[in-house]
Amino acid sequence: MAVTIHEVARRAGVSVSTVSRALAVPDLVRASTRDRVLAVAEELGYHPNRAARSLITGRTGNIGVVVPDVANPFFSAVLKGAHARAREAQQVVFLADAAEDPRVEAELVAAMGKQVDGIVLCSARMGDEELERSAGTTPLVLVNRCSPGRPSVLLDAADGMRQAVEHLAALGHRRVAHLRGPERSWSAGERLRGLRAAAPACGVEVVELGPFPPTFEAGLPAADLVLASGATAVLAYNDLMALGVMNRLAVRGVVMPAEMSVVGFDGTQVSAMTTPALTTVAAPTETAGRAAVELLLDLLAHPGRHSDVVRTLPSQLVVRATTVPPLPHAVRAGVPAPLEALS
Amino acid sequence: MAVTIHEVARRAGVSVSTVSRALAVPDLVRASTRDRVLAVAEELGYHPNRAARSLITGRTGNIGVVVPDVANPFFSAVLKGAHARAREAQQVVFLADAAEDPRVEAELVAAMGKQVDGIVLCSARMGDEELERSAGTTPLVLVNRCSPGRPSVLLDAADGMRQAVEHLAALGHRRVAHLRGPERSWSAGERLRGLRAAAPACGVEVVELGPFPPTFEAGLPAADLVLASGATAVLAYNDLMALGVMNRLAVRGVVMPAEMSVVGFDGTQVSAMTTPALTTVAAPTETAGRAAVELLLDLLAHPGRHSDVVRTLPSQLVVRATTVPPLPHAVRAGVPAPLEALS
DNA sequence: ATGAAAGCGCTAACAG
DNA sequence: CTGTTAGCGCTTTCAT
Repeated sequence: MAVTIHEVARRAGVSVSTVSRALAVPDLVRASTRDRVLAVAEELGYHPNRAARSLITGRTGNIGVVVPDVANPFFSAVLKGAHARAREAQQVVFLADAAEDPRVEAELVAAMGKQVDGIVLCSARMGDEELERSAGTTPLVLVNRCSPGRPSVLLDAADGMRQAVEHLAALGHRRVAHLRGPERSWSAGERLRGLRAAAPACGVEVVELGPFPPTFEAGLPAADLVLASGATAVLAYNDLMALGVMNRLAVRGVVMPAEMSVVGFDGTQVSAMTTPALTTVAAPTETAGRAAVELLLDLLAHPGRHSDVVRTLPSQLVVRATTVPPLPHAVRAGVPAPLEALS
Repeated sequence: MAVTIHEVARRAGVSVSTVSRALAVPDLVRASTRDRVLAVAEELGYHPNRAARSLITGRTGNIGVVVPDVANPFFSAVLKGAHARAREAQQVVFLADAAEDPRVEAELVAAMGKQVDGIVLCSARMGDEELERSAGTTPLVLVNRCSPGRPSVLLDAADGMRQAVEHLAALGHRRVAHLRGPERSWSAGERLRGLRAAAPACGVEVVELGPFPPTFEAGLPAADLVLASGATAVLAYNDLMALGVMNRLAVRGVVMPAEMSVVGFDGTQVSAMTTPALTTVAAPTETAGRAAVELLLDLLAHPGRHSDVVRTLPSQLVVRATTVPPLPHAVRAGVPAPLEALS
């Protein structure tokens, strides 16, 4: 059995209420008493039982994060940011993976509701009404999805698309394929909106393909569709799909970017790992996770106050231009050089 | 306020204990009574308050997963598997990201201990003594790390390395560079062990480099070291590093696999997304996550029983050999700028 | 400034 | 089979 508050109280020669106060509201206890209590607590390694505490306070100290797929680098990045911020606030993160399924998503939110103070819901696929229902149960902060009157953290998808289209136009492309993301994805809609708004002004003709699931695998056959479309450039829904496209294009012997330009979105670690042939529209994913938790904490601290905050984070076009230190001549010639020479 | 057990009891015309039993131990309640209770509970949307329950049962229904880095695809895959298995057992997953820091790791395990029934600790970087101490507090299952008398799920790193070395030897490589992983990583040690055991028999000379952090970024400069070493092949610690290596090699104008063979480990989604130039030793990461939770659940159900179980999952060499359907002629003709036009 | 006492919602004996 | 009762460990009035 763990150390209880009673033991601490007994050892410190005070009542349990004093111990409770010394820990939670130090100002209400005389300094000398408080110090004694704290010392004993420390010595015994006492930590309040959170279940008991939450039973009475109604707060759990936990925040939930729901994502469509943890293995998607976009979401694991958001998750990382959220976790980091939560930890700073002494909050624990509950994870739920909805497996890209709106029903599972709603179910998970409902199930989590009772064990967390609030939920960060990423790229919610569920409908608006369902979202309202969920929000009625538990404080909710949306990421990458917006819904009237709901606090949310958005990545500026439409503007990212604008940047991408202008970039391609500047490169001389006149016919561009767009691989649409999941039907129920907010950002997929935003991308489309941004595309339709920007393309005409740039004199770019758009071939719309999809919707597709946001995966590498979906990018494979999509690449063939792109080839068939006669487009000279592809705007993929995200980095994962872009990589799938590039993979298949490579197999087809298509040279990038000479014969085909590929643009990804999200700027996840994976995209950074690819060859310069992939241009991407990077979004501050980790920051989004942090921001979402921040918003949630605010919401919990001042209920009702920030209910309509929408924080939009900018996206930025990243045209890969890797610069690396030159190799010393000896190495370039194939002669092994001492390791020191390379720093 | 949420629905309490009392309301259900009142509406169903029974006592609270009957309600409690109807939900937890259905067999102890007459079928007709049980059905009535369950119906009312359903109607009211009643779910037991887990804090209250855990206060008395001492169990939380939560399991913790600690990883060095959620954004590392290897760990997000393990996490995904763990989450899936946990959900099947109605358990919730608590996530903690130790940021590759042994101290944070120990701290997180300690902090989590009181709020979970057990912890799945992935690729623990902490020392053996510290591990023992942690295990004393909370049931622990290790992934990708072994420690005497501790249940763990291992991915057969040494054997994976053997496969990789034999593969390279068969390809004719005689001088191979090895990029070592984090110093405190169990699998990094295993890889080294497997390498040293297999290399001589294959007539392969090994150039040992590192240790390195297990990241894409570390692979970049490592590639230059490899070039300087005069090796014709690289065994990278994991897929992330392998991609870093390939990236830099490409920049250096090295043709893969003609001039340099690159082998990665883990077989994460990212590696599957790269060109055929990367050979990888795939490990069943998601399965490992599932297995770890499974072991933990067993451990919780039968305390002491399975304390020394070590489940080793096989690794398997994957030599990329993508086969894709041929393009119909019409489409092939639709490629905007055929290769011929460039030469 | 501190203590005593009343529960938070639930489960687990213990009686019927 | 079902009801009654006693807490789980903690916070929080309400006294003092």
